Amino acid sequence: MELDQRKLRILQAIIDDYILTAAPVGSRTISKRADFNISSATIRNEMSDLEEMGYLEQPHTSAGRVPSNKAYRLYVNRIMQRAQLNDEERKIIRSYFFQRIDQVEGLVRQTATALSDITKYTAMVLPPQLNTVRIRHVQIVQINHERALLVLVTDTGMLRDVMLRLPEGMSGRDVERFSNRLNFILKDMRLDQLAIDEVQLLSEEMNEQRQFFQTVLDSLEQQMRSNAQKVELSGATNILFYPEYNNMEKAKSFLAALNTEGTLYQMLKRASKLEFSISIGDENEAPELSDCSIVTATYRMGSEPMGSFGVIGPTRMHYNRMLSILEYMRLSLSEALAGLIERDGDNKV
Amino acid sequence: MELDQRKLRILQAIIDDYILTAAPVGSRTISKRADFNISSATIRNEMSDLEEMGYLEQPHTSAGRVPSNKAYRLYVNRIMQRAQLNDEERKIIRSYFFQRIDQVEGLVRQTATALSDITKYTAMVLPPQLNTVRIRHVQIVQINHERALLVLVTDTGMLRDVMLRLPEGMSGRDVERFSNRLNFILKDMRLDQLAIDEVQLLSEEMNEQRQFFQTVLDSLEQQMRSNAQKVELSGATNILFYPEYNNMEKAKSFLAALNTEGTLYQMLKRASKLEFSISIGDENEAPELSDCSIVTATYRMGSEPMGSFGVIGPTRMHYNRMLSILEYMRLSLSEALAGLIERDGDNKV
DNA sequence: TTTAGCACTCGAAATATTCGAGTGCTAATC
DNA sequence: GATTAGCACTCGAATATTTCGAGTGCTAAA
Repeated sequence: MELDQRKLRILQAIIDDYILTAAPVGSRTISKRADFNISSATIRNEMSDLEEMGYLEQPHTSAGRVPSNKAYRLYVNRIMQRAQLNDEERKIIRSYFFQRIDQVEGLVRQTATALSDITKYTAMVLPPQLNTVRIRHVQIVQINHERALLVLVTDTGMLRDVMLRLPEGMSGRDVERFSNRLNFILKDMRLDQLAIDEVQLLSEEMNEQRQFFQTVLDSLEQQMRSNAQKVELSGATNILFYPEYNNMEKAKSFLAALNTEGTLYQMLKRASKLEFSISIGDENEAPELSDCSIVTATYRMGSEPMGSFGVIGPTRMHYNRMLSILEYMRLSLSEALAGLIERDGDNKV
Repeated sequence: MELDQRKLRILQAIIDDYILTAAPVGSRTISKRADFNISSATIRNEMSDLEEMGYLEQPHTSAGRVPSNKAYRLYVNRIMQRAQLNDEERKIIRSYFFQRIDQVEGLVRQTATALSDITKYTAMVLPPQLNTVRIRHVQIVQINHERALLVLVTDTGMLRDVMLRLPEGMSGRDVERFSNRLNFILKDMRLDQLAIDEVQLLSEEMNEQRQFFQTVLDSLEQQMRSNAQKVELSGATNILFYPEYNNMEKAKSFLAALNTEGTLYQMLKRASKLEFSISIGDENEAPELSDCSIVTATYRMGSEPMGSFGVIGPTRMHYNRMLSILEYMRLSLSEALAGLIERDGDNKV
């Protein structure tokens, strides 16, 4: 059977209606629409065909039809047209980024809030995976005789700290000297290269403190790794407002899936390789999310992808609207990020 | 009417049963209990009295009885006996604090996780309100020609940072000098006294950079204030497993209340003035939480209260168990905190 | 190929029925 | 006077029944 122009139009009408109402769509609903001049009987025949082709499903004999995941996929790939945001909407999005935000963490959080506020879905943001970031400054501040805090400032203005246990018998003077030496060695080093030979080589110079140096590097690296895997979530409970989650079991399992360590991180990490990604129903890796859809976009700094962000909601999602929102928002986000970080040009002090 | 011994025993039995089953308790259930030798008819009479006194409520004529908030209050104040944790339970609690945690934020998070895991309620932790903390070290690290990061290390090993916009024409040399001067002035200062006269006086010395100094202090102070108001939550969705929240509307409004900025913070802040606090139903300030109960404990460092933490769950809460768990856990927490911070004795380097 | 017409289907909502846990009251008993 | 066996009564939860109508598929005519 062929998927001709009319079938496509009907399918689109059904999907549009279903996305709006979440109720099975009947033949009459479609035939009544002003832009169709076809009787409901004809629509019925077409619908029957569409069902046979796997694009529609019938919850029960005497109900209307519901789009299948295959239909959403077709819709996304071939039917849907990009929605235009109007000025009002753009303004609202921008307004979230207007306020004074001066740390990356704050920007990430604000983005998540904006996205979930605007879309009414659950928003998630993978923070910038700044692995090419360079170390601007390292300092060890002694806290007491056995502890010290290693503070690291990157050229993007981000801060990392690691609590250190000092080797016995290390004096305040030693710590200071060590700190200076460490700063000299690590300065301008890329964060993802701490484990590399060159550094090891340099460490040769540190003779007696060699062991300690190694420990410091190790804990630093470990901290970097673990810290990066957080995903900022917002509006997790928005899902409760959609009728398909108006049932405790589903709601519970959805919320549980969000709380599962790593799931979202994995997804967003993978999505960072694409400009946009749309994953519908059981296309999702996580089986708990097999009746959700996820739409993401990747944001950049300059030409380099920094991370991705997106929404997660019911499969009857406003796909086209999401793409427009994400597209616009990633501009705002990239801009804000660039404004925050400003690595280019005059960053040599 | 008088609340004699027998009435108390019956009330306790009803409460115990209700806490366990969440179902209205009938007279027979009580009279069948081995330790009662009273017929159900007698129990009925007593129950009728208890209802008249406001300790019991009847969902409808032919149902059993449910304890009222007044009953829980009585239970907490007069009836309940402290539960003893067994070794197994203590071990489990301790195990959460065994792993290497070396930052206050991590400790706070871990405490919340432990508490919600163990109790199956929603856990919340107010991070240490370290307002008597002293500044150990301040440094300004320049990021580019117009931005710099102020990094502040406290004597508790906590880090705070503020992004600064440099005044025009301030050279790298200037920044360095300013940084040193700032460190000299602020070192050993208490965080909650940044706005105080003495500091203002000292700032006199800073002649041309006076204005900038003021700006720095302001942003620092503002950051301190805003940063402290976060409450660590864990297990927010645990509530969904209790039958009283097996209804979307209630679940939604509960989750919404948790997300409302400030509600929990206010509560915990207030609770920090007491060793333990129990707030039942509409004793809660927030009307959205008027069918929850909240049990909190305050943890200390030395003799000084640092913050409070606790659980929020249905009014039929295991009050005595909660108190025991919180009591034990605040020991672990206080210890871990002290181990982390170690301000006493040899902290002069 | 389209469509009017009609019998048919089936779930949702409304209504009725059954069931039993639990009550309150009374009268007998301790 | 306090306790209790006994019994009629209550009322919601669970289950069954009915009603209703949106929607279907099929047929025959246009």
